[in-house]
Amino acid sequence: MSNRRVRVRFAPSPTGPLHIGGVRTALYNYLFARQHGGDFIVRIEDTDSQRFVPGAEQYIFEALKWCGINANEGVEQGGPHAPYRQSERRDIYLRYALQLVENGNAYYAFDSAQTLDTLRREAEANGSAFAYNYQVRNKLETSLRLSADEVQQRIKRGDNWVIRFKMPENEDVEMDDLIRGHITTNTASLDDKVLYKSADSLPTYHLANIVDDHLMEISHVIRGEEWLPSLPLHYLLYRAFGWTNTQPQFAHLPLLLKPQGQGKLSKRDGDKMGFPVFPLHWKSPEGEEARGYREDGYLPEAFINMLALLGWNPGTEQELFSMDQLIAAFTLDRVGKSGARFNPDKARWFNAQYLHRCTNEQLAPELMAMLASIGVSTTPDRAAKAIGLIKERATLLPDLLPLTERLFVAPSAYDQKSTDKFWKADNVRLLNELKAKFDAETQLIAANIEPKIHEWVKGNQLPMGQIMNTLRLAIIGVSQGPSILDICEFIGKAETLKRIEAALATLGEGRTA
RNA sequence: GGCCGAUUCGUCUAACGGUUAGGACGACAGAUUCUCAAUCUGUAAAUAGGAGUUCGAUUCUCCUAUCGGCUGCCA
Repeated sequence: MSNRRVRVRFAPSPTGPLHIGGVRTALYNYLFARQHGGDFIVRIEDTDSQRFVPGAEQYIFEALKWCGINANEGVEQGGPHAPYRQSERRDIYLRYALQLVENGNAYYAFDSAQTLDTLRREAEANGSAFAYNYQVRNKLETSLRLSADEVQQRIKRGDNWVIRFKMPENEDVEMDDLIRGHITTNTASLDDKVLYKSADSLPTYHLANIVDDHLMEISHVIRGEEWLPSLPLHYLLYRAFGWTNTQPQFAHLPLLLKPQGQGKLSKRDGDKMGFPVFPLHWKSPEGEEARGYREDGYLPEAFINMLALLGWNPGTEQELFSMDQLIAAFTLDRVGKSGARFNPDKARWFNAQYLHRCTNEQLAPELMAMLASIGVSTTPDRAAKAIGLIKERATLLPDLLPLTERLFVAPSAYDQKSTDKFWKADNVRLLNELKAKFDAETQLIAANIEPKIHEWVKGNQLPMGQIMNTLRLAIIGVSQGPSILDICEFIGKAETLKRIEAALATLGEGRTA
C-alpha cells in the first residue's frame, strides 16, 4: 500500500461556482500529486439532481485552468477510468449497493419523506435530534423487519426505496488522518446513512465516493474538514466491501472561514464581503452575479501563492512561491489544523509583489486593452514605457489605467485641492520660467534637464517643491504620480509646452497668496 | 442537544519540553522624495482560563471556556 502510485482526485459538485476554499483543496491535491510524480484526477460528483446548476461544471474547469491546476485525468481529458462524471456512471453504483445488502451491511428502507419529517419534528420537540440508527431501524419500514417477499413486492410495484448502511451498534472505529493523527469514534453515535436512492437511481456522496475512489485507485483523499464526521462511515464502507487493503489514506484540511462574521466560507457569501470569494466572475442561471479574482485584476500566480499559504507554511520565512516551488516544498505534515480566515490586504500585497515583478512588456498588452476601452490607441513600446513609470504604484491590474491615463490624454480638469495649494502667482511666474527652459531644449530628456533645473533652483534659492508641483498640476492635473520630469519626457516637448499653456489659459495667472 | 475537531500578536503563521515567543500583512512613527506610491528603518501587538506531569510547559495530560464542523433520500 505504501509504494502504491500516488493518485489523488478533486471531486467537486457542480452546484455553483467553486469558491476559494475549493480552489485551495484542488491546489493541495495538485501539489501533492505533482510532488510525488502521481496523478491528479478531476471527477465531477453530480449525484444531487436537485441542486445541479447549469454552467457550474464549465466554471470549475475554467477556474482550475486559470489557476494553472491541470488534471491529467478527468472529465475533460479522459483517462483509463472514464467516465469521470458520476451521472454517467450510474449503472455502476446500484451493483455495489446491492452487494452490501447481500452481505448484510445494508438494507432497504421504504420510509416516506413525510414519515422521516414527522420523526425529526417529534425528536426536536423532545429536545433531541432524530437519528436513523439501530434503535429505530427495526421499527421502521425496512427490509430488516419486512419479509423478503414483501420487500420484493414493494420494489416491484414501484414504491420508493433507499438503501441504507447498517451501522454497527457499538464499535470503536479507529482512524488515521495524515493531518490530524489518530481519531476514534464509536458507532453508537452514528446513523444509517442513505447510500442509494431509487427516486433518481443515483447513489449519495458516500457510496459514489468510496466506489469511485476504489475503482479509480485513489491513494490519498485530501478534502475539507467538513468530511471528518463521515470518515468512520467511509472506513466502515471500505471494510464492508472488503477493500481495506487498498483503502486510501486520508487528510482533512482545515476550513476557510468567512472573512468577517462567523462560520465557514460558503458559496452564498458571493462578494458581499467587499472582495471576491470566487476565482472567476460568476453569473448564475438566475442572473445573480459575483465578482472574481481574475476580473478584479489579480494575477493567477499571486492568487495561488496566497491560497497556498492559507493553512500551509513551508517552515521557513519564504512567502513568495512559484507553482514549481510550491510543488517542491509542499508537505501535508505542514498543513495546519485550525480554520483560517483570510486577509484581503495580504491578498493585495501578494498581487502587488507579482505585479512589480512582471516585465513592462508582459503588462503592455493589458494596458493597451484598457486604453482601447477609453478610446486611446498606442504602441506596445509606448505602453511598456508608460508601465515602467507607474508599475510600482499599482496593486491590481486595473490600477494601470488610472495611473497612466494622463500620460496619454491631457487633463481636462485640474484637481481643486492641488490648484488651491500650488496655483499661486509666484509659482505661476516660476512655471513660466521653467517653460522657457523646456523650450530651449531640442528634446526633453529628464536626465539632461534635471541638473539644469536643480542648478537654477539652488542658485536662486527657489522652492523646488512649489515649482515641481505646479508643473505637475499643469501637466497631469493632480499632485501625485511618478517623477514629473519623467512624465514630461514621456509626453515629449511639444505636448509638455502645450499642456503648460493650456493650464495657464484655464487657471489664469494665479492668486497672490 | 449529541458526536468530532480546533485554540500563539487584529489577521496568516513559526518555535526537538529549555528562545529576549520569530516572521509576514495591517497599524503607527521615521528616512527618502517634486507629489502619491514603492522602498528602507523602527515601534506597539499573542501563547483562552484553571489544574496537573516535569528541574523547567506555547509544546504532554485533564477540566472549563470559546470557536468551528457534522447531525439531509446535499456535497
